Amino acid sequence: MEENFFEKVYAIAKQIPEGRVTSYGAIAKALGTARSARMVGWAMNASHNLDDVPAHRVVNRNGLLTGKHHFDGTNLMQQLLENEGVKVVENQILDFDKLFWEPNLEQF
DNA sequence: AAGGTGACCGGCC
DNA sequence: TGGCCGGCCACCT
Repeated sequence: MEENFFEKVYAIAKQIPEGRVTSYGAIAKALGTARSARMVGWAMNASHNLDDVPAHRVVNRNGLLTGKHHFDGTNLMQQLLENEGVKVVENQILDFDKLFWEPNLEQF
């Protein structure tokens, strides 16, 4: 529990089930800093160094792959999501509300 | 030590 | 209807 901000973000990101997605704001909210969704994105940026963190399952509240530009290729993030069964069109996740997974710190 | 930055969110014009 | 602006908090230079 008493971990760094990054560690918390990573911990939650790791919990994202396969084929599911969540938003930065949702993670931030779970961390208690709902207004600091930017920090989540920042942590994700650093998570690029870690392969344990499925950053591709984290998108903005619109279900848009805003961070796909940060991945290696241009459509790597989309490919990863589609590989898990998530339909993505034009960087937009289909049925985002259905695939949305709500993170919860109580799981720790 | 201080300022700038950022893969966001929500509200306002 | 869509675009702009501020807030928010931690990390980096």
